[in-house]
Amino acid sequence: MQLENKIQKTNNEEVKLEVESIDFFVRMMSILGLPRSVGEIYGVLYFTESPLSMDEISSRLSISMGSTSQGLKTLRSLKAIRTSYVKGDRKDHYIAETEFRRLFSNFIKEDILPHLDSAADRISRMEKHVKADSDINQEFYSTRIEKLKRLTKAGRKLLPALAGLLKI
Amino acid sequence: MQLENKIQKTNNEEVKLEVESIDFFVRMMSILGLPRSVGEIYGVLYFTESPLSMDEISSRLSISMGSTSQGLKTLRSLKAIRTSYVKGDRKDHYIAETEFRRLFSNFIKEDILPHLDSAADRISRMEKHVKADSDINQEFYSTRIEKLKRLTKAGRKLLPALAGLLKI
DNA sequence: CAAAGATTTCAAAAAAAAATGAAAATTGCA
DNA sequence: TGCAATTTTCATTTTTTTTTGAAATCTTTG
Repeated sequence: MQLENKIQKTNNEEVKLEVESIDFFVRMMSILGLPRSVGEIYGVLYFTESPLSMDEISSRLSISMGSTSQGLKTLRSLKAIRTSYVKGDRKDHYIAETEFRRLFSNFIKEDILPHLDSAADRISRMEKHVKADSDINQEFYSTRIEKLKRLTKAGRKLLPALAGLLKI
Repeated sequence: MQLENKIQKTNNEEVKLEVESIDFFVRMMSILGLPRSVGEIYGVLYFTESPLSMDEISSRLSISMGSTSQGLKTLRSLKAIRTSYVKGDRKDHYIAETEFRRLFSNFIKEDILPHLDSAADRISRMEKHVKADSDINQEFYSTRIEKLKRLTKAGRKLLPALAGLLKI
């Protein structure tokens, strides 16, 4: 471990900033349904200039290596962080990716759109059941199914467009 | 309890449709972070023509009255259902509100925008900490804070607009 | 290529979220 | 108003999710 890395954040204001940052991203990630540890890790990285290794993150947050590893994996899959080579150190180092536009686009692609695909299957099964049932008010059921179709179609169009509108 | 209400869904296709509907809305609500029971209740109501009472919902889903009451409360607050008077029956009866546009708009207003408000406070505290700390790279920290501001501003604009775009 | 270091995996523990059910509160009818 | 029906509340239980920590795996370099 290199000397710089041993230097703790002792500066009071810097510590307070980090706390606010962690708080901010923990809440934000939890809106997106991501676990606390993921928000904590991103919160630390967001206001850190030099790349941090896994055990630095783990010890700053006092969370286990297991959690840290899982959290970094999630963040990597969302492309919310990237690894950065630090010469003379064998550990991987991470820095935050701060283009939120891309970040949301990845989240939508990875965590939302797959649901819309299975929704489409489910709707077509619904249609079969409605058509197969002569005892029911076809009009009513068909209208409701039509609404679901429009909803998923709109989702499929709007969600990816949403990330594009984020001029950040 | 009136006679009609005792008539169970015995029709096979109608039962299958209900199962698919519940499945659909359970998943959809869970994307929005709402509990399973809320999705189940809306799923039953979505494909039901005549208003259902709380105990009809509870027994169709085999969930407790407590859960049903909580779930209906949530759905009411999102304006995803409304009560409907049924003459000669003292119980409240519910039907699904199917204008998804309004539904999402309420969800955003109720469950998302409040977070953006507290985010704004947190960001202004961050700014204070950065300004109070002469030892740090002001440039770097200010840029990051600026990004957060733009993010919350964009969220505040885009999210309500999103519901408006839903022509459903 | 061995072994020390770094990371990942995963069963078990802990924590958080949701459901239950019974008691309390509310409602509306006689 | 009083009472029975309905609904809500909330402490407890159950279920689900997340974290831990130790073992297994993978990596680097001496």
